[in-house]
Amino acid sequence: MKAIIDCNSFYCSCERLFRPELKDKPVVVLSNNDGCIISISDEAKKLGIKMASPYFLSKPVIEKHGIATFSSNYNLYGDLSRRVMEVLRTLLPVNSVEVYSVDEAFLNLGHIPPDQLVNEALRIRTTVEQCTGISVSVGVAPTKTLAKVANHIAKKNKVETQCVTVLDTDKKINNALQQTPLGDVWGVGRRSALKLENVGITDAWQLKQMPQNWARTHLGGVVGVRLIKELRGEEAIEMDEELTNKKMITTTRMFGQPVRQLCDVKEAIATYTSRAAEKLRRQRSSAKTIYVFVVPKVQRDNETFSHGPMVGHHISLPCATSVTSQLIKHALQLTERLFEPGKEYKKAGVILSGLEPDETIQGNLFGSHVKNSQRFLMDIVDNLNFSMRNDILKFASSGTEKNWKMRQELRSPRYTTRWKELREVK
DNA sequence: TCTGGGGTCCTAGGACCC
DNA sequence: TCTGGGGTCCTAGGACCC
Repeated sequence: MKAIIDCNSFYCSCERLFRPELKDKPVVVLSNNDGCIISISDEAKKLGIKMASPYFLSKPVIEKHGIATFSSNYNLYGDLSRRVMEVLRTLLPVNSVEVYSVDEAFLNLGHIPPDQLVNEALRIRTTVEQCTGISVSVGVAPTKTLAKVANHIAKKNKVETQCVTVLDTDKKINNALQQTPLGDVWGVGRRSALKLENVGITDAWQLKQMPQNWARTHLGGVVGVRLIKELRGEEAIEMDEELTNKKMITTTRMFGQPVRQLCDVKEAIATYTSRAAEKLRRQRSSAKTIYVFVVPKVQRDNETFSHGPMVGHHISLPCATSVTSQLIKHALQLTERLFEPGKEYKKAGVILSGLEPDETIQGNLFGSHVKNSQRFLMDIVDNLNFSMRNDILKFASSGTEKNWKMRQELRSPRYTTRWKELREVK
């Protein structure tokens, strides 16, 4: 059996941890740039706040009810996420925990006798809560996809389920699938849901009855087949326990306000490139391809929002590197090619791909024989930035003014990762 | 005025190889 | 005049996830 463990309103729970007076009070957390609402406590949900909705649309409701509102504080959430995962690892055999996202992990419960699954799930839930202060929900079922369904049900009825749902018989599984709308199935997005509704399928149980060949032609090929198998209880998505390195690394942000000057865009790109290069070195890899993109401001009608057309260029480096200065040099050349005077830009970003582990970088016959020669220097920069504070050392091209920087007006202190911002107890 | 950021996997099609 | 068959690798774009 597999389990998925999912933190309840994770970002809101993190904020509440250091603001106990907000327990049982409505709380929301905003995306970068204070643009969207990306975490909602149950109390705020009851007041009608919708997930991923724009902040400015909900502002009247937020003010009316005095909903506590925070900008996102990723230093805090990242640290608490790490703690939750560590507790899980202590509770389970080696290699039974697959960290799936910042607030979710799949667990392999193959070692638990069937009649003890409920107790084990409850034990995991309470231990995580005791050790970290973060409340979680647990869904248990024969496959990952069914475990996700179970988790949904646990979350929907927190009181009756005690945040734990185990689907261990066909009857329970079918019952659960019948009350699961298509869009709530893991792997069914808006597009597929629409397609399915057009042929008269509206819930997960009906989807389970579809022939695999139909899924192969109409539901994304092998992806669709896997989905149907998983719903039928056949394991088609396996556990992936080992820590795998990323295959691409992206850093992108909306600007705090639209930007018109080439120099501002270049500063932003240099800053994002530095950040991406740090991530790259942290997993001890180098990148062969660098892609830079910008998003010009678009005229919008009030009905729908769509991300503007992004325009980008990429270059392939003769030899993979993780040295910030080299990556910045190429990124800035790309930026100059992309920038059009007179236009306003809302967003920009850098994508590093073609990643290779540092030990196995392919040399280049015509290039310098010293691979990644400045790596040593970069290690020193990383260490200083890590131990002192972010960006105590940085490249001049990243700028100092940063008038493109994102808004984060409501961020809480980084209680657990900055000495200066430690919680004080009087 | 104000709508996130960072990923993954898959497929089709082109270029190229023997 | 005739122009195969089987394969790999790469990339762009689509769909999806949290």
